[in-house]
Amino acid sequence: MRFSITTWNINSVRLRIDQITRFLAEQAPDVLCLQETKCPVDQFPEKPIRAAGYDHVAYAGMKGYNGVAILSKLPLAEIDIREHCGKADARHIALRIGPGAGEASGLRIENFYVPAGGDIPDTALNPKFAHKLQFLAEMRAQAEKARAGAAPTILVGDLNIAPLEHDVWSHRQLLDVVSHTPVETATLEELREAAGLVDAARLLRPQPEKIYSWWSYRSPDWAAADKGRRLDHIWLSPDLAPTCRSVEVLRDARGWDRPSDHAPVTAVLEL
DNA sequence: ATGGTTGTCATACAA
Repeated sequence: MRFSITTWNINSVRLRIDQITRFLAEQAPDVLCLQETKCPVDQFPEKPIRAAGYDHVAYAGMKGYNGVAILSKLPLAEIDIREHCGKADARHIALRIGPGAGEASGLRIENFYVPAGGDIPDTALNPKFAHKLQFLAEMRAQAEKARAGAAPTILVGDLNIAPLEHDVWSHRQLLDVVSHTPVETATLEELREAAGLVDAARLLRPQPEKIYSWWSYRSPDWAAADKGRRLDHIWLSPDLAPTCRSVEVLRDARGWDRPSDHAPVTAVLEL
């Protein structure tokens, strides 16, 4: 069966609910994983999402910040909202695709929103950067443990790191910029390898192709300047990697009216 | 070297 999954940092699920339903109508992935919903759970806009044919939803949220959600056409099971670094800050939701979903049954999905890390790449001067590295360390410890379980796994999310040289518009100019510093890129690559997961985008589209999923709001003409970074990722367990047929960034969505600063990233698998 | 924009929640703060 064809199975598609999208990750998208939406930067407010309530403000951009019409963009979400447009995306679901036009692209119709089986599963849409959102980050930065910025929405308390009692205000999550379930109705228009269900009306779009996504009857199975799971989400974690809080007032003002963070928040992750998984919207699915297929049944969900074992929904698990995880805490990290001693904070209940709605940055991670894990689940399985439920029984009755054909070949997708039992697929494990992990949706992460990794802390951005502030402006100064120094753990002594910037507690937010220390939090980011601590969060990554916990992700790694957990992923290494889960590896033994060996369920087919898709890990997605806004990982807030562009790990490779061609994941940013200028490797040299971003080496001191949080999201592309050597400590972050090395930590993320080591974490991915320790987890035994494959970077789906680079499996199909190796360097030196430039791939971006985020463009700053602060750029007056983001499309012409094209100073992007690949912060949003889809990782696959080794059993799933050979089934991956495509990974695409829907750059058009960055140009929609009042857009998120992130574009959706979609992987298609043939299970 | 600096400031540039956006969202939430109401005044800074995070990104």
